[in-house]
Parts: sequence; structure tokens; C-alpha cells
Amino acid sequence: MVNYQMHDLDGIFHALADPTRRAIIGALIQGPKTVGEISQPFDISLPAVSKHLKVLERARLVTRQVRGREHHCRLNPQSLAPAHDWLSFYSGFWQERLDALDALLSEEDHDNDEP
Amino acid sequence: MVNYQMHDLDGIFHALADPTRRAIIGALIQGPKTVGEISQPFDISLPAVSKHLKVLERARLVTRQVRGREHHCRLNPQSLAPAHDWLSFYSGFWQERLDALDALLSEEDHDNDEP
DNA sequence: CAATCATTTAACCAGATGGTTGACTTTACC
DNA sequence: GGTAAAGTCAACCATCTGGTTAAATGATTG
Repeated sequence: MVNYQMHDLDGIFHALADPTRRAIIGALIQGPKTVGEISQPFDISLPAVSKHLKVLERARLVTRQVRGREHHCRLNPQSLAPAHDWLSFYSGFWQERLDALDALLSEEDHDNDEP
Repeated sequence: MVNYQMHDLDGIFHALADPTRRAIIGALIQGPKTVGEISQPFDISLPAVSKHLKVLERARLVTRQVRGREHHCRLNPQSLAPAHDWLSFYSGFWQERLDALDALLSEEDHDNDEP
């Protein structure tokens, strides 16, 4: 079913761990942009943005289409699925189950209360 | 209400970007464990595990309760919420909406900037 | 063809990361 | 009290990271 490679998550989570890269994703959600357009709001050099884009590309979060001298970057939101699935598994969904387990375990300590 | 600090996500995603730390989380989902118990399945030194735990603690993904000489670590799944929310916003769920938005914008901008 | 624009590559730097080993603290046990 | 156990801390190391500037590549335009 929905089973991904561990190492995918490494790259995806690492890509998302940087605020500049998340901001790039946030900008790209409005639609494709060139590297220049992407770099414009940021106060860092173009090569720095270029590196961030490479990280995002390696994690498959962004795809690039070279048209002439412009590189058009597009967000690839489906690639977030492994990370989203992983988090869905571990976050809130299991909360009640964990609480129940905790309760059960601490009851077991009491040993005799419940038939 | 579901508004988190940017820098929270930095720490959470960074914590999740390491496979050992994700494995620790995976182990901790069964219930609290001591540092020794946590380190047992891994082929790295105890100080290395200790460092990983500190990263997880700083991101509030794990809490620690010192009982005697043992440190009992417990998963804190609610703390994954910011990351989960962020991913829910950007991943597949919005895919169709984005496509629709793209279509809408390119229609609306006929006079403007469309080649 | 020459100049310019969009972008990448290369070389470099300071600081973080993930790992190690060895020494240290605190608690537990005889 | 003395010794072992559970963990952390400190120092060290190689590698990665995110940034820089300067040079190189490739397409566009005059």
C-alpha cells in the first residue's frame, strides 16, 4: 500500500527544515516561477537560492523546466505525501490510542481493580 | 488558531530528517522507554543516542522524566501537529484546488501577462 | 559579432551535525 | 563505604550546510 523508502523521508524532511526553502514552496504554490522571480523576495544571493532549489529538486518537491535561458520551477505537492503520511501516522491520530494504552498500563499496575 | 511559529517547524522538521531519530520515535510509540532501552537496537554509542534525544527534546517531540538514575523518555505526539498541519496545507489535499486556481488565474489574466 | 540577461559552477568560509572515546555525576546495591 | 550502572558532558573529528563572491555557460538581443 502506501509504503515509502526511509531515505525519501530524509530528503523531504531535510528540505522542509529550512525556512527559506519552505518560503520558496509557499511562493511556488501560486504557480510556477523562474529562479529569478523566486529569488526576488529573499535577501540572499542567487547562487544561494539556486542551491536551495537543488535541495528541493533532489527531494522531488520541485520540478524544473528549462525554457530558453529561464528555468521555470513548479511545485510538486504530491511528493509531500510520504512526509504527510508519516506524520498522519504518528500525530493526533494515535493520540487517543496512546492515552488508552497508558491508562491500561497504569491500571495493570493496580493489578486487581478490574474483573 | 492553528498558527505556529516558523522556527518551530525548523526544529521539528530537522528532528525528523534523521532516520535514527525517526526510529526512536517509532520505538517510543509503544510507550515510554529509558535511554538505555532506546539505544539498545541501534549500532551507535550511548552518547550519540543521548544527542539525538536532546534534538528530539528541543523540538518537544519527546519529554523526559528522570526517575532515580534512569531517564524515562516519552513521545509527545501532539508536538507533531505544526508539521502535520503545514503538510496538510501543502500536500495532495490542495492539489485539485491549485489546479483550479491555475486555470482561473490564467483565464483572468488574458489582458495582462500571458504570452 | 558583441553585449547582456538568466542561471549554474567553483572555490571558499564559518558554523552545525553526527559520530567517536574518555572522564564525570548520580543513583543503586552489596 | 566501595563498586557498578545509567546517563551526561567534554573534546575531538570528518563531513555537511548555508552563505558568499567571482568566473563560466547559454540564450537573447542590438
